[in-house]
Amino acid sequence: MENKEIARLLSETADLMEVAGEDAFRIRSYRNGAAAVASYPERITDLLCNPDRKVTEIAGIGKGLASVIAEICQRGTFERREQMLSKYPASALELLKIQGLGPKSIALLYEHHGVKTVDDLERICREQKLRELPRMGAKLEEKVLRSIEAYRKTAGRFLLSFGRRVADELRDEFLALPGIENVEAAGSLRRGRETIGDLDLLVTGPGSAETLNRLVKHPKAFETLGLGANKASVKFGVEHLQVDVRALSAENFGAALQYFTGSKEHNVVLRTNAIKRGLTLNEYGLFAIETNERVAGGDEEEVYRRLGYDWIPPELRENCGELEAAQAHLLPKLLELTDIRGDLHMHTTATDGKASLREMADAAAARGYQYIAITDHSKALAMSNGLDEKRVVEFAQEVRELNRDGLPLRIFSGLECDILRDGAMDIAEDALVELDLVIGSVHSYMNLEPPETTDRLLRALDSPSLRILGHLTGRLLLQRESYVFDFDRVAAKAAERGVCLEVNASPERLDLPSHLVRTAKRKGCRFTISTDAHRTTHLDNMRFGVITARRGWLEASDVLNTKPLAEFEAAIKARS
DNA sequence: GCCGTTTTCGGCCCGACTGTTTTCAGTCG
Repeated sequence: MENKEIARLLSETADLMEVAGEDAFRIRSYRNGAAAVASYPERITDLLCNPDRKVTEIAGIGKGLASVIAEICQRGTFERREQMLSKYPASALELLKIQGLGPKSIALLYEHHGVKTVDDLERICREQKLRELPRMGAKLEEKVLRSIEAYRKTAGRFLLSFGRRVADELRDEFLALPGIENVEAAGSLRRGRETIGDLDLLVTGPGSAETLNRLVKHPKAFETLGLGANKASVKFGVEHLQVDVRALSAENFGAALQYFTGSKEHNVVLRTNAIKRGLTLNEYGLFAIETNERVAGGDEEEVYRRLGYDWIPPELRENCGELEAAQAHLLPKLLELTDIRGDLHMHTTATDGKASLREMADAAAARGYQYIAITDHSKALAMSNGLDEKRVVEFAQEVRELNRDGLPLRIFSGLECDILRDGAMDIAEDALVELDLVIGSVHSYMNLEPPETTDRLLRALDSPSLRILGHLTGRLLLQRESYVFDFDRVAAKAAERGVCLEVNASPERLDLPSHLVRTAKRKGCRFTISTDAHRTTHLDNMRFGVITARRGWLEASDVLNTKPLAEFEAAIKARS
């Protein structure tokens, strides 16, 4: 039983308890417990087997949840969960995802009309039976029907890169209006999560109220969800991204930015600590509880300082140790985009890229890089016209000659070499040694049994020429899950062999995921951050890779392609 | 259900908006 699975059972039960109208604080404890279990670095099942340890060591797990967890590990479920499932069907969990309906309404709908599924809900709305229930009406029926449609369309998540584009577009439009001082995106976009659910824009300045009208009248705003004095909310673009704009006074800006950046878990801890200091924190500022005197709010840094914390970079605000580190002045000095001195993963027209080697080199030089590695595909990826041994050797020779040619930057000859099903490299070792830099990537057989995938990756790490493992989990955001393997073992061996793990900056990959970046760093791994560019404009995706690395707590010294040319070259030539 | 250098009982984060009411519950973020 994996920690994640235990956490899922706890959190689903919490949802059902909410529908059942149980005590809100008990529900919160279940949710806290689920989060604690999910983020716990060791396997809970191992903990249970060890007579010297107790599950109650974990903060947020007391006697009650400890016995629940023991029961889960023993028989895969637990009594209260079964109780809940006898009252409400598991499909009610899906109904909670429909906007406009909360646990109370779902319970009511189930009791009066037997609504169990999203399909049931849709039927009840179409038959205009929802409006018969207390405090519900025709408008809610319409809203729920729209929510169902939206839910089915996308399940409500968008790539970080898409959110960034919309945020930048609206920011530029708002800043062009008179009396606008500041436009800032908050929420999961500011934290740099790999996908976002909505977009929160904060606006200050005497003209800020006008931005609300502009938003609801925006040609791309096809539906207004709300318009008040301080907040407007629309579905934006054909993609139906929910955009919330909040008009604020400048004196609240820091507090609001802090508040709406989240995460929720981070803010809960912050507010709890505020109370311990006799202070209360909301989106308007930090106030003394007794006197109601305002002690901070205009500036985010000041809010943190008054609460006893160093300012915390938004990417770290997930309540995963950053608050404790900020109190102890031990936050890492996170990597910056400007630290990156080269891009080490890109394709050209030699395989499936859209630009020539020369065009990619010029585009990289224009971005201020000192060096790049060209890493086209190997022959196993036949549809991309991957390189065989002969072409690999020729390519290495070509790059050696080019570098004598007075190029605008140094080019390293590389290859994104397929890791075959059995873990062997797609290209023979005597050809690989001609290259400066070999990335090993999996592009096939992604549904093997986990132990087989683990062995495959471990064997690949034995290849003497391998320098980097590319997009290691294979996930495609909103499309395909990671393949399953023993990440800890692979990361440990990569660290031992001196093979870097790639943070692939392509917005639909962002692979390694940030939580695994952090795990791997703890195991002693080093990293590269690269765009996997297939055309020159893709080089600009580096920012998303850097954000992902920052969310994994990386500093410049953890990342190989922050090194100046000479140092970098020495590092990739050193064979372990 | 968890937690505790004020507490083993009594707290537990907070405000805006909506739709339905005629003073507010539910939902959302």
